[in-house]
Amino acid sequence: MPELPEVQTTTSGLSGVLPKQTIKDVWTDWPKMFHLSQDTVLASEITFHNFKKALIGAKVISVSRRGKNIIFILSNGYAFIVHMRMTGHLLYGKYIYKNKKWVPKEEGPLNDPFNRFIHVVLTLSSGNKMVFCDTRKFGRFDLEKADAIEHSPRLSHLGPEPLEKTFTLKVFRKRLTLRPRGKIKPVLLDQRTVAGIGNIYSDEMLWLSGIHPETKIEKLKEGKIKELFVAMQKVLKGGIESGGDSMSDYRNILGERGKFQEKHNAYRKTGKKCSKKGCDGIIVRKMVGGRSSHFCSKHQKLFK
DNA sequence: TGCAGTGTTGCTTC
DNA sequence: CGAAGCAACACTGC
Repeated sequence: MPELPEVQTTTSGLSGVLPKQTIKDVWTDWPKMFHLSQDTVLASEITFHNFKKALIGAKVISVSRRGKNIIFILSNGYAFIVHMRMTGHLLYGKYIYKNKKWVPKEEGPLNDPFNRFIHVVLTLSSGNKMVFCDTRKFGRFDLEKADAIEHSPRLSHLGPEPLEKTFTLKVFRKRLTLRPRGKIKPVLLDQRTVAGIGNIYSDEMLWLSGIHPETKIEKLKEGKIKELFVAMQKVLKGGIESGGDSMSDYRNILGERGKFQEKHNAYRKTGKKCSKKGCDGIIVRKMVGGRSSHFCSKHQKLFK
């Protein structure tokens, strides 16, 4: 899923229901997903056992987002971080374990074919479950000490939050100059530049600001940096307002789809006419930095 | 049957 | 040192 708008949608949902609840149990069928900070030696079953021990009996204090990570602060001094990677999503509701499978107790959007990929279940004091569903099993749970959370290797390298008030054009310009000879698309995907941007939203913000994904940072005109800065915030806010992007696996915590996929101008629009007003270009697809990029070959010109 | 894929990391090469 | 390419992770769907 999971770029900033999807992770924000999930975080907002969970922060409305989890705080003040106690974690009663933790279940998994894939212990490799769990990691303890500093731990590189323990077998996955032992790691999971210790992870579970730290969570059971603790109360959730808060749920927040940093980049594409969701941070759960607990009452006992621990915290854990969830990263959904490519296909993960977190759900919340009533589930029962039947015939070695987790199934929603009631009718509704939680009844989804993706349920066969449920790999983690937290039981909460309300009787509801927080469920982690992840087709490709790339997602991860990291246990940390709450007071050292910002030093976690999951978070410490992250660039600024693009929707915070302190993220100014000046800050953005400075971040970009960390890699002056890099191409703009891979630099945007680098979480050290700005936290939370992924393949869908980077294509959309480059389309909106009229920048070719292979433009070198040092070749970006000052005006274009500003256009990209404005487009970045507009596109990310648009994603949040749409409830995220469900072109693929993403669902909100109630199992509902977001709508941003209906608003794409570039991402997976290969062969379509460019929808920019007055532009008659065609959207093309090209691998840039190992990821597929979608852009208009007419209004997103490459300046060398 | 083959390959791309919303992400990240680590290794290698230039 | 930095940029770029690639493999690995694991699995589905086209």
